[in-house]
Order: sequence, then C-alpha cells, then structure tokens
Amino acid sequence: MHDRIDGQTGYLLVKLGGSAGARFERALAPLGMKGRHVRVLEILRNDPRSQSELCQETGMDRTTMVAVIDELERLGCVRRERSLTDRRKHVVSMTERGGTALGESAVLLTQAQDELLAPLSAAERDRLHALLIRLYAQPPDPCAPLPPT
Amino acid sequence: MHDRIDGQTGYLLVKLGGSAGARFERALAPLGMKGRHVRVLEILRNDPRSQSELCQETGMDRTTMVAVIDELERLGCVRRERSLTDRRKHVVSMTERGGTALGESAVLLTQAQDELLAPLSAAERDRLHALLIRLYAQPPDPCAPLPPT
DNA sequence: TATTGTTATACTCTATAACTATA
DNA sequence: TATAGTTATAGAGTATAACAATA
Repeated sequence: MHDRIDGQTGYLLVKLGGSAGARFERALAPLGMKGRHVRVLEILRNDPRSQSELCQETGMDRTTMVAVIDELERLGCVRRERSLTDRRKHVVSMTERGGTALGESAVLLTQAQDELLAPLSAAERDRLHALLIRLYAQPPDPCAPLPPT
Repeated sequence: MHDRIDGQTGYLLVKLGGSAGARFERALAPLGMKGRHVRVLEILRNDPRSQSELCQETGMDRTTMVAVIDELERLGCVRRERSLTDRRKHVVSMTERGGTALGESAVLLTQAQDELLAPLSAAERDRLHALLIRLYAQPPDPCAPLPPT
C-alpha cells in the first residue's frame, strides 16, 4: 500500500519532460535562441505567416508572439512586413540568416536528443517513440492546452 | 532531410511531460494543493524534517520552501516547531489532516495517471515505465537540476 | 564565520485589458 | 463591429541578496 507518487510512470514523465526541456534550452543558448523561437522558425521555413496564424499553429498567446517575433527580428532571423491585401496584418517571413540559425539549431537539438536517449538502443528508442505517440494522440484531453515549452 | 524537431522523441517527451504535469495540477486543484505540496507531504509522511532537509530532498530553493510550508500550514497539513537541539531549525511535521490530504491526493493523482496512460495496455505501461526509468537513471546530467514541477 | 529561516527584490513566463489601425 | 498587432500591467514561479537568530 501507500504508493508513492514519486517514481510512478506519470511523474517520471513529468520529471523527464522537464529535464529534457531544460536540456534543449541549454543546447540552444549558444545561438541566443529558445525553443519557442525554433518552433516559429520551423513554421516559417516553408511559407511566411501572419502573427495570428503563428499563434494558431503554436498555441502561443498573441502578446507573447509579439515578443518572440521582436526577438527573432533583432537576431535578424525574421522580417516583418505589412500585408498588401490586409494592412492590419504583419507578414512574418524567415530571412536567409534565419534559415542558417534553424539549421544550426537542428544540429544542436539532435545532439541534445542523442545525449538524452543515450541509455537506450535504437530499437528501444523506436519503442519509446511509438509509446509516446500513442499517448500523445490520446483523444480525450489531447494535450491541447500545452505550456509551450 | 530537414527533420522537424516537432514530432521527435525528445520533443514528444517535453510536450507529454508538460501536459501530464498540467493534468496532475488540475487533479489536485480541488484539494487546494499543488504538486509541490504533495511532494513535501510524501517526505514528511514518515518523519519530520527541517526545512533545509526538505530543500535537499526536493531540490527546491529555501525561499520557495518557506512559501510552500506557509501554505501547507495554512491548510492545516503541517506544523512548524523550533528544534530543541538546534534552535535555528524549524522542525516540520505532518498533521493528521495532512495525512488525510495526502491520501486524497494519492487517489486523485492515481486516477489522473490512469487517464493519462489509458491508451496503453498494462504490458505497454510496464514497458514505458522501464524505458523511462532507464532514461531517468542516466549517469551524466542525471536530470538533477529539475524545475520542480 | 557559517547555517537556518525569513523578507524584500528581481527576473522570466504567461495572460488580461486597453489602445491603434485597419477592415 | 470585429480583427491584427501593440503596449502596459499583473500574476505565477523561481532565484538572489540582505538580514536576524543561532551555532
């Protein structure tokens, strides 16, 4: 009796998620970026988006998005322009420098993930991935209102 | 090429950890408690501890611990007393009411975990648990400096 | 001097409300 | 009137610095 919550699967997930998140943020620090910047750049890789579209796709608040785009602009990774068709909108597009930063971040993040998953064999990683996908795809309460990293 | 970070195992872990954490916090809300209160109560279940001992065992900052103990005291779950042997220390002990609250929280958290793991069979849950334990026990950078829930 | 607990303070992240300009 | 973006502001959560009491 008296199952301690600490040590159970759900809590392990919380703790590992937290430490994985911290690990990824640490990996990105040399670029002066955080996870949320990368997530925006990944969306912008193919096509420009308005800020509100970026909000919808990331789940971020629009006031947070203003700050994130400000920071990406300051880093030279992104450009803001008035939309010609709807002058209320800012079209955000990725610059060449943004593409470079995105590539660098992918390298750093992949490396950090490899370190994180180092204790597992390739087959075990695949099994873990498959199990997590199953959890993530859960229909009721589908992990929707996520604290965005 | 161009592996998107989104969708990879490490990022799944971050997202699932976040949503699992939110789920647990939501489950505890009816008790007026948060995860960190439960973690402290679990430690106090067997023996009283000083605040600094609680800090060591939880990884929480001592200023944060002051607030957490304040809140638990206000809920009547915990009692602060001067140590007789070292009058600098506050001995924190769990009250009967704290024990009741801990029991209730265990029920709520177990229920929340069952919902979280619902998509998996019992065997799959065991496999997931085993994989997470392996990751958690990782020697280099052992998930130590964790954002405490 | 060092440690325990405390307070005041600051910093990050996030969200709410109010404003502007456009539609 | 509704929407896009912005600003100011406030609320959690956490951490740093300074302080009082005690060792």
